[in-house]
Parts: sequence; C-alpha cells; structure tokens
Amino acid sequence: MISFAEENYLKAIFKITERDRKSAGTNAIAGILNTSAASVTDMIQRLSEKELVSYEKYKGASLSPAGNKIATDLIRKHRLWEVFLVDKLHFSWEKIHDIAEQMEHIKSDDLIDKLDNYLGNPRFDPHGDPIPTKEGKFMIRNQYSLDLLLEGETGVLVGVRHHETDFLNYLNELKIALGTELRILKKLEFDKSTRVRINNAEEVIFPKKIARDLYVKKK
Amino acid sequence: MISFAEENYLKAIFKITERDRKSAGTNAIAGILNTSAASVTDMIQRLSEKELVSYEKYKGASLSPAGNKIATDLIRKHRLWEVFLVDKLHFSWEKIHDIAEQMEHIKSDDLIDKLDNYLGNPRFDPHGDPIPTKEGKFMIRNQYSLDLLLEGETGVLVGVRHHETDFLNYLNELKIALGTELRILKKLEFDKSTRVRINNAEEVIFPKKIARDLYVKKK
DNA sequence: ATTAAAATTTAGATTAACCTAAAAATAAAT
DNA sequence: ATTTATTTTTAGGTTAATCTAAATTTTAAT
Ligand SMILES: [Mn+2]
Ligand SMILES: [Mn+2]
Ligand SMILES: [Mn+2]
Ligand SMILES: [Mn+2]
Repeated sequence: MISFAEENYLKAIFKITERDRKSAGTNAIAGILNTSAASVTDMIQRLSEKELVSYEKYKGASLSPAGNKIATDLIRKHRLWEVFLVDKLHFSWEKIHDIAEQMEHIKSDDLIDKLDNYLGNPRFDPHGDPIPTKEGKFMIRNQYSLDLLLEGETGVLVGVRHHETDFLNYLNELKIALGTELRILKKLEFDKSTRVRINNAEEVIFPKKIARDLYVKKK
Repeated sequence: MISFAEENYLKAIFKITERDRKSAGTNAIAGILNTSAASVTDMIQRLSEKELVSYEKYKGASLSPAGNKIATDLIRKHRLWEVFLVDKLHFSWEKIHDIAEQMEHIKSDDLIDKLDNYLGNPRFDPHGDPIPTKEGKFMIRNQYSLDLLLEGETGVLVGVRHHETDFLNYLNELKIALGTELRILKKLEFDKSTRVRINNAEEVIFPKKIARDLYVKKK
C-alpha cells in the first residue's frame, strides 16, 4: 500500500517533468513539498526500491510507468473532486484546491468512476486544467500565456498557472474568470507590463509575472 | 493538528462508551482498531497529554469534552458521506463504510456544512444510524432488537448493528433492507433461533446472533 | 584550469505509531 | 484468602518520514 507522502512525491515529480525536463532534481521536489532536500533524497531512494521512479545519484528522479500511472490517477482524482466542489457544492474556485489535495488520496476503485459519471465526465476542472482519462491521457489545448499576445490582440481566459487562493482572489476582484475576454491595449517596454481591457470594460495593468500566469485562447 | 490515527482512537473510545460504559479499556480499543494493547496504552497516554481523553492507569480512557466533539464530528462526517455515496453516487449500502472511513478524515470547516445542505440535511444514514447535528446532538429512536419481539409481533427494520459487507450482503440476499417488515412466526426454544416472515413473503430462520443485530420499530 | 557556488547526498537524530515479550496490577475462581 | 487468569503497563525495538549539519559531487564563473 502506498502512503500519502509517497503519493505526494510522485505527483511532484510528475509536475516537474510533465513539460520539458526529463528528470526532477532534489531541490525542485523539496520546493514543491516544503521539505528539505535531504528528506527528498531519502524518499526517492525508497521510491526507487519500489520501482516507482528511476533514479541515478546526483541526476534526479523520473517516474516509472507504474509511478506515472499513480501520479496521473491522483491528478484525475484531484481535478474531478474540484469539479464536484464547484458544480455540486457551489464552492468558488479559490477555495477548492486545498480540499482536493486531501480528497485525491481516497482509495476506491469504484468511487472515481461513479464520481466521473455523476459529474457528466467533465474534461476540464474549474481552473481550466484538463482532466486525464482513466487511461491517463491528457487533452492538450493550444493556449498562450497572455504576455505572448501582441497589442490589439484579444484572448479568452482558458486557464491559470497557479491555484493559490491569493492569486485567484486577485482575479476575482478584477472580475476575471474562465471565459473572460482580455484585450491587449499596450505593452509597456520599460517594465514589461501590459495594459489590458477586461471584457470590454475596465482596464488594468498586469506586471509580466501575472500576464505570464494567465493562459488564453486567441480570438 | 490531529492525526488520522488519533482520530480513530477517539472514535473507538466514543463507540465503546456511547451506551452504558463510562470508560474504554485498552483491550476493547485494541479490538476495534486491530492493534495491540501496548500500542493503545501508548496512544491514550499521548491523547491524555493533549487533554482529549481523561485517563487513569489501569482504569481505561474516556473522552474529554474536546475529544467528544472531535469524535461526534467524525461520526457526522462519516454518515453524511455515506448518504452522499448512496443517494448521489448510487452505491449500495454494503460498499460504503470503508470509503466513508477514509472520507471522514477530510478536514474543512466549510465542506461538511455544504455537503449537509446539498444532501437535504438528512437525519439518518443508509444503515439507519442517526446523523448527529453540528452541535453533536444525536436523535434517539426507540428501537428494539428483533430478538426481543414476541411471537406474532411485527417490526419494521430501522437499523443494523454492524456495517460489515458480509453481513449486509447476507441481508441483501434475503431482500431485507431498511423499511422491510419482519413478522415473528415462532421463537424456537432449544437453540434460541427465530422463524421470521419477510415482507409477508418468504420465511427464514435467524440464529439469535442475527436477530439481535437487527433493529426494528414495533408495528 | 582553478576556484567558487549550488545542488545533492550522507551522517546522525527525532517523532509518531506501531510491535513483541516480560512485568505488574486487577479481577475471577477455587 | 490464595491461587489463577485476564488485563494493562513497561521495556526495548522497528519503520516511515522528517530534520540539521557536514561531506561530496556537479555546475558555473573567473
Ligand atoms: Mn488544484
Ligand atoms: Mn485545478
Ligand atoms: Mn459506516
Ligand atoms: Mn453507516
């Protein structure tokens, strides 16, 4: 039986390696899990024993097929529970991540299938992230970071990089949600910030950091 | 922060002391939690440090007000999740207990209120057990063990003593569920078994042990 | 190519939660 | 009232998961 701690490590390695990188370093994992690098070394050695990651000293860890399955199942569960919390219990999107972090660890073969069905087999979670299929396939959406759009272009918000409550509350205050239209009015050179019009109404200036964390579909 | 293990101990002590007994012995707790008596002593000493139980050497443990609140909250969560699993996900009653054992440990102030509301503030769980209120009050139903009924009397099933899958499957096979009418045809003296008619149809003979585990309302 | 900085691993400890075996206390039986 | 049986506690140990501090390896910079 796999522990919560082990599951969290696998998920962290997945997140680090899901895009480009082919292995996850000790420090990167420690950063995500708020733990020490020494603890990470310890754990990845144990996960390597269990054949859930492949590991070479000083070269980081990557998921084995078995480890990858566990990680994608966790993400599937996490995101389905987030849909449940928003669609059925009417939580708002900034409150759900921490609860889903707990719920994703519930073990039951039947439960997730029934939940998925009950929710109408959603393909995206309330933050716009794709929900992997039972077989672990992710739907890939062609999306751009808002800071890649040029002056005059308009994007529709389809995702956000982080799920932190503070960041999402900031968007709430600006009345920005999935589906919101964002038009680039001006790209300010000197500090790389962007002036944006929200749903043809208010204007706001995003620092580069924020613009990079908003994913849009070009309109 | 209280751990899952600690929560399970508090719940076990609650169950042992909820009726008559005013303290829970080491062996009794160990029996419920499938652990050793030595481990129990260890844990109740720590819970005593945290003022969640009161404990005197060799005299067992009982819940403090704080411990009692945690235990009733756990039972509330357990039973509400069981209602969710049956009413919304269409699980049948013999599959839900083990899943609810996991879900009861999810910590969120908001979550249970919203769940309760979403389920329509149910007062009983799918096994007929009362769901305590937010304030920890249990609705008490006047019920009898089936083996207390006399020949010719009829009872309506309102609860069962255990939630074990095997026991509930046995009832399923006999088409016995909450609401089923059970009429006492004959009480057999020599082995204390009871001949019963189920919903005015089939007959069955219950050993005393089974009859004692079925709770009915007299009709 | 050295040297300095950063990342990673090892060494040594700690804590929670468990275990078995043995000792001590309580309860039951003669 | 002793003896016997049962229950409970203590003693000593294990494992998973964490920590800090020190050693080692890799990477970056001069
Ligand atoms: Mn999330
Ligand atoms: Mn999400
Ligand atoms: Mn149950
Ligand atoms: Mn129940």
